[in-house]
Amino acid sequence: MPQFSRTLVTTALPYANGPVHLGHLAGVYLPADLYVRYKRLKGEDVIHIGGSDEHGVPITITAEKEGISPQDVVDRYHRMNLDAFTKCGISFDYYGRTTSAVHHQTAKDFFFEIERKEIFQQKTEKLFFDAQTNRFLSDRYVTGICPICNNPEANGDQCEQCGTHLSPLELLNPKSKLSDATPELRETMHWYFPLGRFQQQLENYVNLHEDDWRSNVVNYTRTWLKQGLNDRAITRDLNWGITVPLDSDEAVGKVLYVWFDAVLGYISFTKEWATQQGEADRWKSYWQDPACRLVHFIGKDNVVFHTLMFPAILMAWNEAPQADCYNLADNVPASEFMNFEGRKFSKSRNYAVYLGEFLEKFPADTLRYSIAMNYPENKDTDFSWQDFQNRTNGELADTLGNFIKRSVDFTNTRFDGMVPADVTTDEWNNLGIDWQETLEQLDRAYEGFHFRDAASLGMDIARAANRFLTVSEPWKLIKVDREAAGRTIALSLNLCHALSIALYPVLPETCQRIHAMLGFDGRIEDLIVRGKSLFTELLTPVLLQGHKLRENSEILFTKIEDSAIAPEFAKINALLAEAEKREAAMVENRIEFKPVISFDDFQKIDLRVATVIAAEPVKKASKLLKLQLQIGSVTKQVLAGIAQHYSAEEMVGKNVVMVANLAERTMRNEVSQGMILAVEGADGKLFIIEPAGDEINGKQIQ
RNA sequence: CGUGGGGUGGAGCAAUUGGUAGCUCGUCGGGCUCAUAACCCGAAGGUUGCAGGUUCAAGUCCUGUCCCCACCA
Repeated sequence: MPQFSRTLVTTALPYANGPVHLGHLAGVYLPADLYVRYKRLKGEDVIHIGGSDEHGVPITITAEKEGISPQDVVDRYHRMNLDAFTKCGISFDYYGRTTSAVHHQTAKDFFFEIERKEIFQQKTEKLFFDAQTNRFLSDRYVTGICPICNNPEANGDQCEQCGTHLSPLELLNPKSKLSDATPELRETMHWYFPLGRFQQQLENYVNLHEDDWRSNVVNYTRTWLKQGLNDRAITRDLNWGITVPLDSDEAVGKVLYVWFDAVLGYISFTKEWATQQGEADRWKSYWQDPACRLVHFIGKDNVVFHTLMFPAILMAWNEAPQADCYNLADNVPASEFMNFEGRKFSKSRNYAVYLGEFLEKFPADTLRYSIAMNYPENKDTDFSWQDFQNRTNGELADTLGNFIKRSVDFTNTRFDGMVPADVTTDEWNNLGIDWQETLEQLDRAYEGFHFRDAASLGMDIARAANRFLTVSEPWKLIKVDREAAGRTIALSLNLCHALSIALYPVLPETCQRIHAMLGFDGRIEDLIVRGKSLFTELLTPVLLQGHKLRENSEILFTKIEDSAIAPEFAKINALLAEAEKREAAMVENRIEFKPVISFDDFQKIDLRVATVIAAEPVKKASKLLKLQLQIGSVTKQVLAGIAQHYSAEEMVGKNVVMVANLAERTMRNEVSQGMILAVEGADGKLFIIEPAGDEINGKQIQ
């Protein structure tokens, strides 16, 4: 295990085509922030780099739909997401955008370098092109009939109904999702990155980390490696993105594919950060000094981009290096997903709670706590309003907030707002809390990315603190032994201080308020000293006798009334009802085949071409026509429920398809000796099957 | 079909390499009154999806089976 002296934390770049929701926060940004804040408080050198992913097709489509430019789209969502993150206390050291000049240059540098080494391959292939919108269509923008199950709405990459993986070329009757037009095949040339070239290196890389990476990360990655790595296109035909930095004609109209572009943003933004710090070269000490630990926080959907593709890009750069080599990620703590009220968050269905929206209603720390306690570390978890209310009221307000307040209030009313005594180390160590052990547990929790543990460790202290205060009963004690009461309250106050440190990564704003309530002026962050851990303050009492608290106490967490979350339930129900309706409509459109029958079964049906020789309405039966059918030399009478669609007169002379061996049945006192075939169109309109041909009367249909 | 992840007291979750099945909430009973009707103590409640197997010992390992969920921007 190498000893790192610095840490570079990156978070997946949110796509600037929509607002981030709680699922993103839970899987990526909050855990990263907890980790980074923890390390900062420990006095370590750590930076958190993130930013907006601002290229790609969907953005251009949004722009077109709204009649604005792609730049307008990304401007909007970049600002919106950065604002939401800031409100949530996600403390980026730098939050960049892939549209920046520095990033474009970085990406081009990488392209150039890999092109120079002749690693890329150029391939020409036929892709669907939508002439109406003038775009080449990526797989998921093509829809058509699934060749396997006939689902009419199969996607170009996969049929949702039968799960088959498809190529767009396999679809029957392909349509562009952008315009409904039938796309044409056109030749186009693209640069490909030969991932397979790095197969062995990548396998070694993963093997090296099989013990310290999460099993889900290793598994996802190995699944890919087992299948063998294919060439991957790194360019696309598009006019929004980073142009291929070559002068040749073939580079015209090509941009770098987002998967190549976006991950390099981590590097670009670190450069921008360094420049902003006034030390333009400092980014190198994070990317190119092996003493720096690189950690990518992502969701599980992003694993292979960070364990295979990005490393492969860096390996390509590092090969026969002319410049300094890049570090590969030391860890990739990919989260599972957080669901919302039992279902997946879904941007397209608008089934989501957006971060900015949430923070307009409830304080950031309540969200941070709830989400930290439900961090999807090993498996998918669930965010529910009920759970959020319970945790906020029962844990944050009742357990934590109330403890702080009762300690401070008691001091203010009985001890003039001053810490009444010094606390000895013995007393501090006899609270039933093993501080040394707590410190180690906190360290294991944060360093191992176990954020639920980290948050509950803090709350455990609050619970122990309540226990201590209730059991020592200073309100009784003060009547007989003021000094003894003072000692217990001094302990309580020091517990408050300990809580403000221990919970700081999870509840930065709240802890700052505790800090202030305890009579400290500055910011907690201002106490940070490089190389010295603030958490060691847990080991000894910090508040000394005579320390003056701020005069007034405050309620740290307002309880969430049922009425405050009731509208959220209403909203969900409305959304679900809407989704259900849509899904019901889908089911209706879906073609459900009857169970398979054998050929022999089919042969049992005697289908004949019959000619209508006479027709008349049936009395008291508005839907029935009585037909006399000629089948060769035989005449049969059939009652057909077509009176509302065909008149008796127009039926005469028609050829129809008849089931000739159907058991007889009597309706309205008339015998029906078979049935004729018809198909029901929209609105229940019937169309008779009319076989056309010469001399086919009486012939069997098969 | 395939691959991956799951099924633990009413709910949500924990259980390092197999070794007394824990926690939070809820329920019930009690205590306290400093505090946000809060806090503290106690109790009830699980044959760990089902069926086999390995073992001195299985939630944990093996086999089979049933059910749930996710699956490439």
